[in-house]
Amino acid sequence: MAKLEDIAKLAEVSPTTVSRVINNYGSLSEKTKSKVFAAMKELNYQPNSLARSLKGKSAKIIGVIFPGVSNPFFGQMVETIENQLFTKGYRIILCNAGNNKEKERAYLRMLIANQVDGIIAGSHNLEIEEYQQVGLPIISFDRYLSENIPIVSSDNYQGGKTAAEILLESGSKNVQIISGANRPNSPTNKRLEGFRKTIEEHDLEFGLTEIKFDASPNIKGMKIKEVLSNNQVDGVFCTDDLTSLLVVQQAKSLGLKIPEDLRLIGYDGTKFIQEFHPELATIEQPIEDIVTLMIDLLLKRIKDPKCQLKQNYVLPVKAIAGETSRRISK
Amino acid sequence: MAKLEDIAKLAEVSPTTVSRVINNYGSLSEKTKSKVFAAMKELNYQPNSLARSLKGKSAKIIGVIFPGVSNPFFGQMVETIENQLFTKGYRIILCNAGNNKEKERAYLRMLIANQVDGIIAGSHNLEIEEYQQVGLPIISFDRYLSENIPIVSSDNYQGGKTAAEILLESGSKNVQIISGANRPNSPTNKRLEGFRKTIEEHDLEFGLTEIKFDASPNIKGMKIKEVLSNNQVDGVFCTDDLTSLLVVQQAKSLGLKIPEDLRLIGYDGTKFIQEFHPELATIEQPIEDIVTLMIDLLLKRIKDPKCQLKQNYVLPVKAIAGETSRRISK
DNA sequence: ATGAAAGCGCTAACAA
DNA sequence: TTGTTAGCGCTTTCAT
Repeated sequence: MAKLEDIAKLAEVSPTTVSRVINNYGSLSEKTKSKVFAAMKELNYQPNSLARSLKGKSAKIIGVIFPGVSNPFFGQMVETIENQLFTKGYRIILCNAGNNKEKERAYLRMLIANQVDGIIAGSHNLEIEEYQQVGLPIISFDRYLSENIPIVSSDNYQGGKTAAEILLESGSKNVQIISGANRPNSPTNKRLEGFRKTIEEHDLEFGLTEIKFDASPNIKGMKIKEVLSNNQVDGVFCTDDLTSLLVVQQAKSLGLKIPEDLRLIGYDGTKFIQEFHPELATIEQPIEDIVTLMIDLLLKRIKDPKCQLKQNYVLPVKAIAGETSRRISK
Repeated sequence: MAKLEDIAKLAEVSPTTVSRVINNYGSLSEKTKSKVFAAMKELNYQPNSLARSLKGKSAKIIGVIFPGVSNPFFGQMVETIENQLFTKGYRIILCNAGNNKEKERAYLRMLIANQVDGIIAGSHNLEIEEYQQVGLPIISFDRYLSENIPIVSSDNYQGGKTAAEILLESGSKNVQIISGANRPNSPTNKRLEGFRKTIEEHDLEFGLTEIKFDASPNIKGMKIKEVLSNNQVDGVFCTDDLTSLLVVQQAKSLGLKIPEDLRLIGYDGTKFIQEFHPELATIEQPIEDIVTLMIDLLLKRIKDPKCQLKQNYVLPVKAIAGETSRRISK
């Protein structure tokens, strides 16, 4: 692998000069420039970014921590992050933390050791004290991590309200919310609160079923079946679209017709769901905007580590109509 | 950020000694070790991996190039890669090449500059001459990239055969294959060949519909509708499961019942599809094994860059039964 | 068992 | 406009 010094020799200039043309810095004569460029071409030269970073230049790498990209929601989010960051000259180290605290900790340490410029985290392992003392710019998606780490999220509260309104509007009287287990401090609890508020305003009640986020789809399916068969449920709000898919499955196996017998609305509204399951009503999170904002905030912090940022940034959601929440005339 | 020298001062030893305890190298007294460890704890020390790599140590980073992780298949594959690599002490830089040659080229250059230890590539942009001259270990998933780059893939030929057999077995006479556009040199063409072989052995014919891989789902849906409505199709093999989902959609909108009027089988068999769409018959690629093999080969090449590897490694597929290919009694 | 010193490939004062 | 030189933080001979 050719190094800067080789170029210098071939072009018959000093290493400094080569460095200058690479970084387009200081004043160079055209002649020198072309000589150096020629040499670079000839040796197929690539500057060693490790050495540059060691000299204080940033490595232009962002650590991205999410539960896992096999989930279409996080897949789309990570893909969006990668795309936007690429155009700004950054690359990403992908960390699938799963539900594994140890792994997340290990990654955090590693990211520090690798001198990444910043971190975007949307993992589900809370209570990682390490986040407090990472001396690095961090932005979080939809999770509380630590005092001074800004959280960007969709308007969970409004999303919950809207979901409830749509179910009521569709003619449901006996509604149920199926959500991941309640996590203290997590903004996603607001989905539940918004939902509750609206239902109560209508003097109705609702059932709450919590299913651990990391339960297998089979387990989830079983619990859903229980809920659907034991109660007179005629409307369900799932706090994510994949769970909606399971509800559709179970409803079918129980002979419940959607939307005739049961109305259903989910949350997330990924491109995947909208394209491959347009029948599903859902609350769409503005992924593109969320990512844009997170990156914007992160780059601000990178430029100026002590710049003041708010703790919470909330972006509006959008209701996506779908056959599963169609109003039923009685 | 504390550095090695700070530890040395605090522990009252030389930088060399600290380095030795970090790398567990040479002979150290217990006393010295514990002093150094204590100092490391106290200063919350993380060795700077940039500096280490610069000194010849590998950075333990692998570049991973795929079309995009928002597709559940690539999502699962990338997640699996990340998981397995993590346990071996490697991290990944994620590159979503999309269908953008320029981006893929840029990433390739970047990965070289970043001194990654190797690359796993499964992108769809062929004819990237650059792959030939990357002086780095590379393993490819299911794509021909260059002469000496090993390709790992599922048994596409057998997969195509099995799909055809299942459709025939299910009672279909007028079958159709819906696939991404034919790419020269791509092993996935074998799916088509295997399918053709079996159909012809039964003295039947089949229709072929090619839809560009990167077409939007709406466009794809439109073409599928055409196919389903113009011909007397009663059996469809989609070379990926997402396209199957679209066929289900269109069949429904045309009033075609599956499997009564139309049998359907897909390809890929991700966990996502198996869990959330168990009704879909499909040919499952052994993602876990594919990844294990790719990583195994890659690490071999990393250890010994001139070790000889075969050009092709083919792993067996598995037919996943599903309601959509159920045999219909006439 | 420990330390001194050189150097990985690059950048950035400071000189000329 | 160009070159000399001193490190960035770490590893690793070679001494002691």
